[in-house]
Amino acid sequence: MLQLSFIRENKELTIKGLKKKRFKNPQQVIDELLALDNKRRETQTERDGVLARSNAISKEIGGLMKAGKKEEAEALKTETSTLKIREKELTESLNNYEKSLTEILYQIPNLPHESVPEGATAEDNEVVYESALAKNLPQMSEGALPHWELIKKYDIIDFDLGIKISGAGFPVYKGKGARLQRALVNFFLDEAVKAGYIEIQPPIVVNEDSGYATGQLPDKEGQMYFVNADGLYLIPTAEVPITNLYRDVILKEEELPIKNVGFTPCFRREAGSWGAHVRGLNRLHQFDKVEIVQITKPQNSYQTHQLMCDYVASILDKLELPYRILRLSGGDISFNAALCYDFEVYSAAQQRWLEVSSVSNFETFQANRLKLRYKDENGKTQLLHTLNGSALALPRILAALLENNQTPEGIKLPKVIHQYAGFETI
RNA sequence: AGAGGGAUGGCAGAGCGGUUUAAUGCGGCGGUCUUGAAAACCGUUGACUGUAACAGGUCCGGGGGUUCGAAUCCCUCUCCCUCUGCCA
Repeated sequence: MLQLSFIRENKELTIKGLKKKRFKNPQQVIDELLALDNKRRETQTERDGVLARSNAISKEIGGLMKAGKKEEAEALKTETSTLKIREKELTESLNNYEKSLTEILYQIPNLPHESVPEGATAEDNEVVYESALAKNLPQMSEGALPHWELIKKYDIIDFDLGIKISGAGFPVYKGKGARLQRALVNFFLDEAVKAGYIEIQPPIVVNEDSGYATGQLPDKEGQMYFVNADGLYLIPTAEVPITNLYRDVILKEEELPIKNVGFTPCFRREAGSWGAHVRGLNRLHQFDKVEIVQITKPQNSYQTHQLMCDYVASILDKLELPYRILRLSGGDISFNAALCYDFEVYSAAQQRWLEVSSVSNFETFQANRLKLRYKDENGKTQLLHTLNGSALALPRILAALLENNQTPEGIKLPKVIHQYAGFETI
């Protein structure tokens, strides 16, 4: 959520940013917002005055009662009744203004960083980096299979069993498939710990407050599984519980930056997002992901963003996968992010790029809802910047590993995984 | 799941209808003293809103009510603790 004070002081900048994000009617929405804000402040000033008067009278009555001057006290009481009525009216309209303001603010996306390219769709994303392997994309030999065939051939992932016990999009990993998943998770976690991230095992259900603080609620309510009896949401990503560890927290400067990594299953209803390109492991209701989260001082966040991207790139290099990095355009970037780089791995058999990671800087957008702040060197309380990225999501990595490494002799795993998996070939 | 108790500033903890502008202690910060440190002493120490700056206003788990006046009384929700039960 953007800060009202920022919008008030940077109106034109805000509108310009919203246009880049392809937000409709920015001028009109911001005008409306600021008009409401003015009314809110006028109302609050008046109400504060009424309350100040009431407080003074109450004190006076207290003194008179003590002194035994009952009649004078009674006389003052009559004045407060008028004040009380006015106060009630003002409080009610103040609440209404605040409610409307919050509703509008909830609908306004984060402003894009200046480096975000203009554009409406994924077509306008900018390729900023291609790995060495990506410059010579692997060509599959005759008879190469997509992963959804390979998993059957080697009996390592079973979608039909998943359908039987849960439903579509809940695969069952078996044998070497299960062991490879476990190996990849351990590899990702160990690498992150080596890079200085503190490992976190958070709950995988969260309450409503957490959903609001990281921005899943109120908009994306339908995207999360909901446990009705207890009012809990299954997390769509570890970002939600890990970032919420720092909700309503004022950190000390020396505690920064916060670097956390967590492995969790992720649950997504993906309502209405199924189509031709989501076969097999490309889109699931439940999948595993290792997520990195950082919290930094405002002045450091873009440098940190770059370091996080370098980190993700290093993992993909170690996995020997061809990948490229995209800088998302204003229209394609997520609601919350100021800057987002997508990592895509090339799937040779599908002849497609698969998104395996997004590394985003949210600046103060999440921190504002989280009330996540720190005391700066002048003792002032300031919002922090939050960042996160997948490092990495399992299914599409698995798909690419299977497809790109298939040979007549089986699927040859990259070297770094041998120790972790306990085998070299599937 | 049943019965009972509780939720107050970074922490501990008093206050139970009107100098609460929330006591006191610990911790933090600054100072005096000291070659330096410790100890002692003195001072200082929350968030939000608002203002050009003051002022003013809000916040004692959340929400609602009673009252001229609520941390304090009432209702309600949430969470925590103790005992009993169940259980990986």
